[in-house]
Parts: sequence; structure tokens; C-alpha cells
Amino acid sequence: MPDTTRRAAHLPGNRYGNRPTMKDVAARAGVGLKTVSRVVNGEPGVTPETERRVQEAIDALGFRRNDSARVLRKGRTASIGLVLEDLADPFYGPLSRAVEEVARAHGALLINGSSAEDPDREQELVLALCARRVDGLVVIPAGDDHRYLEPELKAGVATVFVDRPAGRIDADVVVSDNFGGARDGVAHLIAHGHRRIGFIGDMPRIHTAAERLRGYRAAMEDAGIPAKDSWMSLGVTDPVRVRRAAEEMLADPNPVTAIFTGNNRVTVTVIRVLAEQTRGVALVGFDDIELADLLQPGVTVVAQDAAALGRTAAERLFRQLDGTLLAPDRIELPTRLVTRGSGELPPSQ
Amino acid sequence: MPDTTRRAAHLPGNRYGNRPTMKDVAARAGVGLKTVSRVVNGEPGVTPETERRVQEAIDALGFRRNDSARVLRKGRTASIGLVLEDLADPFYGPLSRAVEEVARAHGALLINGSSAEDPDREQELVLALCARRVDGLVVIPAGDDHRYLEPELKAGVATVFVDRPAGRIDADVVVSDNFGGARDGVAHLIAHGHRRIGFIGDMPRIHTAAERLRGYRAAMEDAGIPAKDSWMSLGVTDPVRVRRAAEEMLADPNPVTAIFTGNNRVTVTVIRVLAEQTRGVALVGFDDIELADLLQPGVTVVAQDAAALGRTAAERLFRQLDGTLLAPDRIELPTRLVTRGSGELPPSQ
DNA sequence: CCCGCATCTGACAACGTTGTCCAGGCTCTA
DNA sequence: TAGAGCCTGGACAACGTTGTCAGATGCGGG
Repeated sequence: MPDTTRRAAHLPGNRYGNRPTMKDVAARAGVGLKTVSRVVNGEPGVTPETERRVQEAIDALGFRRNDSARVLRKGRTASIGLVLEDLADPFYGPLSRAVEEVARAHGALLINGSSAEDPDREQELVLALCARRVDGLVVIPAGDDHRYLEPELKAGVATVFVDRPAGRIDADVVVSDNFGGARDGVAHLIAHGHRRIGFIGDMPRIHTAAERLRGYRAAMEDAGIPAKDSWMSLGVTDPVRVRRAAEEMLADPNPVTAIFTGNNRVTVTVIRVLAEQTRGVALVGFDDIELADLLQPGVTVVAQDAAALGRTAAERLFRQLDGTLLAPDRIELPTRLVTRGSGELPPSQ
Repeated sequence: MPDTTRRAAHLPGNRYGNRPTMKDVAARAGVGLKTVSRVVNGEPGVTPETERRVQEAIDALGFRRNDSARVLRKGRTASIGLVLEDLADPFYGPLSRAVEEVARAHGALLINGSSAEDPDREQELVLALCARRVDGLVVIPAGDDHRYLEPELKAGVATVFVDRPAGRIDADVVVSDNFGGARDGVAHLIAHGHRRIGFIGDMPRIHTAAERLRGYRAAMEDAGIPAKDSWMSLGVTDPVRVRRAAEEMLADPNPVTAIFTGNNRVTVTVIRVLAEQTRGVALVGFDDIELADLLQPGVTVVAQDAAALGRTAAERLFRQLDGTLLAPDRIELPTRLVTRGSGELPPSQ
């Protein structure tokens, strides 16, 4: 009895809870260590009889190869890191899933984390992933300075930025056409007779938000409409402040007759505000939302294809790893205007 | 020139793209290997001057500790695995996020994968995670036989099953009160005068689906209503078949006046079908859905707290790792009936 | 002036796996 | 029957890190 206890206390083998190693399997099967390795990896050069004995020992002991040691030896982890803003955001679900599918097709696992839109946390996460020696990184950046990644890139960590470009570093980027999408969405409202159009979006330090704002401005300018500052609300995302911003725009003596919202969360809140209004206010939102077609009126949106963003990024990542991809590039995926009613309402009053 | 080439080709150090190691840092700083290790890990016993020299070398070389080697040596990976059904499903987003937050609080990273409701894929994923020697596993099981995990549990891999119980193995489980929730939801419809109530749910081999069906049956029985087979549609999840099932129930000469839907995806499809109906059909769905309050009528649901499921599971996981949690247990979290209109419609006709 | 002690540093082994290389036994041919 | 060649199996080093332990250095006290 005291024997086992002492053993557990001082023997190194105990650290994984006494997990059997190839050495243990070899001893039990009465073969050499390397022979076990050969069986485990399906390498040729083992007699069926020997293989059977080894397999038996593996099953009996419940042996499972330790990939940490394998990685150390081989230098490839067969895993990629995904850093995004918030796993719980419905926009990132399909994106993650798409990345995962591509990874799976390449035999790699996915390690991921949420930056919560905090640049420090993003960096911390990315570096933790690099310490794990992930083969590649898919990053939805929160910060705008990624020079900290330079040693990693130089060391050969494949990297693709998605949804937003990298800052101050030359890397692969896959984004949606945020500018064009927003411009088209706003132009759509203008085409339906609106001239006083509000814009509610995220902080312009976030690239997508800035691009969408730029699209809004371009559409207004193209139509010769001078956009008033009071029509634009930037940097608000939490529901309370979005609500206040929308209500202020609508309470103006000369109120906006339409609102363009800069992302899915803002759109949802604004829908709630508009539902309380007596007069009809047109709405076009960036990002599609589930059930948007079932609301009264249906919500017209500029939809981006989250899954395509993820898939494209992951595929580029693995092409970097293959060596078939040479220079970093910037890919822009088109957006799609989906008309459902809210964007086609005429100006009221 | 050929020197570097040859070097790159045959030197083992090249495998991580010539990443510097502690040895390289030590050489550059003119100190011993172990001193570098001490600096990197913030261990005491290094003169400020030495530390400065080492830090300088680290920065100059862009050194980043190789966690694979560290893991091999220390036996703990500081990472946990999460296996769920589909990252893209809005139900699992908040759950994953909650698990991630708890992991982060314990300094662990999250590795995750989707089983796509395929037991084989689940097993493959789980075993891959075990090979990485994750410290613990949070599993939303797809299969119903987890005996393959026995060696892992014995070896000390902390494991918690969420959303659905483990099959044929004694492990920690955190689930929602699927039976009670469904029974209450159906009873709610009965209380509003319905007697012919349809049920559309997932395959009964999925535990949650079976429990919800059982809840439906119990509520009907409690009210003394014999449930007809034609009112129950089991094992349909894809939109086309859900739609057909709902339409059939409604086309019956003596049609159902209310429908209870077994999960969020089914609910969404049925909402679409009901929107096309002329007469009002009551609806209560299991799982909450975004914007459910803005539809006409609002959708009454039995809501479960996905984040709480994830948080509870992850916390139990780390308590297992602490050693503060001893015997496996089964935790059941309550559901909440959220009335919004669709469940309070009276029977029409 | 030397000894003892505390402080700082480095040599070495080990973690579990895989790649390299060689030994031994076998078969086949000359 | 001897030699060549093939097939199987195992010994050994290495991957990059950390724990152990002992050596070096410096300082104060006897």
C-alpha cells in the first residue's frame, strides 16, 4: 500500500495520472519502443503477429499517444488558432464554423478565444497561441497595431486577418466590401426618396465601422446631400445608448426619415425603437439577422457572408502552409442588398 | 550562400522556421540555459543586471517559449477541450463563450470542435483532444455510449457533459430541465384552452429531444388528453421536413390548434409556416430566439440559460481539476417560460 | 586571513515521441 | 553452400523545456 503512494508521489510518470507511454506498451508487448511507434503511426515494416501483440497491449493499457511529445519532435502541431471578438455574437458563429470545417479537412484542430474587442487581450491571446506553436492564425483584429506579430510571421506562422485589416504589418487580409455595401444601402434609401438619413455605428477606430461610415458619406455626397453631424452617431453599441441616439434623431424638429445601422447589434436595438414609433421610419441595416424576414415590415439589410469570410481566410491560411501562396494579398468579398420592406418605406410626413 | 541553404535543409532547429530557443537566447546573453528559463518564468534568484541582458536577448531574437516542450515537461497543458454540436448554432455561442470565460479565469485556453451530431466524429474529436492532453473536457455528446472515455477518466482527464447526459459511463452532467420545461410549456397551452396540440421535435435518440417529448406527453396525460400519433412529429429537423410536418398537422380535418416545438431551429421554421396561415395557431417553442418579442405575435418560449449551462459545467470542470470536487453528480438547471403572445392565443374555430 | 554561509548560476537528466542507423535472421541465387 | 540482399526490430539521439543539484562567487565574522 505505501508503495503505490510513494510511487505516485515521486515518479514522474504520474503527472498525466499514470498514463501509459509507448515504453509501457513496448514492455507489455515484449517489443522495442520504436516498434510500438511504428504500429501507432501505421508505418510499414511490422509483422502482422507483432502488430497484433502491440495492439493488444495498447488496448489493454488504454494507451493514447502524447501529442505534446510528438509536436515537440515533429515541429508541426496540426492546430490553428482563431481569435475573434465574441464567440457568442451570431455573426461569428458561422465564421468559426467555416474555419473549423476547413481546418478539419486539413486534419487540424481549432483553438480559439475571444478578444472582447480589447487590443491587449487580443495580443495576449495571439501570443499564447504562438507559444503553443499553432501552425497558423486566423485573427479578427481588435487592435490596430500588429507589429508584435513580426517575429512570428518571420518564424513562419501562417497568418490571415479576417473581417478587418491588420495594422502596421504586411499580412493576408480577407474582408467584406464594407464601404461599397454601406454606400449601396444608403443609396437604396435615397432612391426611395429619403434625404434626411441617420447613421448609427460602432467606434470609427474599428475599421469596418469606419468603412461603413465612409460608405454612408459617399452615398450622401453622390446624391448631393450635405450630411448633418446630428444625423450621425458614432461609437455607440450598447443598447441603452443606441436607443437614446435613435430617439434623439427622431425627436428632432426636422427628423430623419430613415436610418442606416452599422451592425447587427445596433440594427436589433433600432428595430425595437422603430417598433414604438407611430410614423414609419425606413431602415437598412448592415449584417443580416435571423427572422428579419418575419418582422413587420421585413428588415432590409446589407448582408455579408460570414461563412465565406471564414472559409476564404482558412483556405488562404492552408495555402500559406502548403507553400502555394506567396505574397500577402487583400481579398474583398462582395455584400448583398436584401430588400424586405423596411428599406423601401417612403419618407413619412 | 550555400551554407545557409544547407543549414536550413538539415538542421533540426529549422522546423519551427528557425525559431530561437532558450539555448539561443542564453548564447546571445552569455548566460546559462537555466538562467534564461528563470527569467522567462519570473523565478527568483537572478540579478537585475543578468535579467536585463537576458531580456534584451529575448527581445532581439523575438524569442517565444515553446509551450509544447513545457507541457511535455510539466504535464499540464492549461487547455481544455470543448466538443459541441455546431459552433454556428446560436444556442451554443453563449455556451461556448461562458466556458471560455471560465477557462480564461483559470488561465486555460479553449480548443473546440463541432461533432455535427455524429457520434463517430464526436469520439474522433474527443480522442484527438485527449491526445493533446487537454486538462479537461466539456462535451455536448452526440452519441450515447461513452465507454471509450473510460481510460481517459481513469487517467485523470476531468470531464463534464453538458446539455445531454453521458451514456454508459459515470461522469459529471449539467443539463436543463427539459422534461419540466416542456411539460410546463404544453400545460401553458392547455391552460389557454387547447386540447389538440402538436409536437415537432428532434430524433428521440437525442436525450433532450426525448425528454421534451416525455414532458409533452406528461402534460397531455395530466390533463387527461389522449395524444394522437398524428400530432407528433419526431426526428425531423431540416426546414423542408419540419414545414411539411407542420402543414400536415394543420391540414387535418380536425387540426391541431397549437404546436409545441422542440428546439430553436424547428421553432423558426414553424413560425414561418404559421405566418402563412389565415387562422391563428398558438405556438410555444423550446429555446429562446432573438427578436422573438418583435414578431406579431411575440413568440412564447421555454427559455434555457445557455450561458449558465456552460458556466456551471466549466466551473465543475475546474473544481475537478482542483480536487475540490469529488463524486460525479448531475445538475439540472431550471427553464423559464417567457410569455409573449403566441402561446396565449385561444384555440381558433 | 580563512572559513562558512548565502546568493546566484549552470550542468545534467528527464518528459514521450520520432528519425536514423545498424544488427540479426531470413530467403534467394549463383 | 556461401554470399548478397531484404525484411524486421531495437538502440540511440534529439526536439525545447524545467527540476535538481552542485559549483562559483562574494561577503561578513571569527
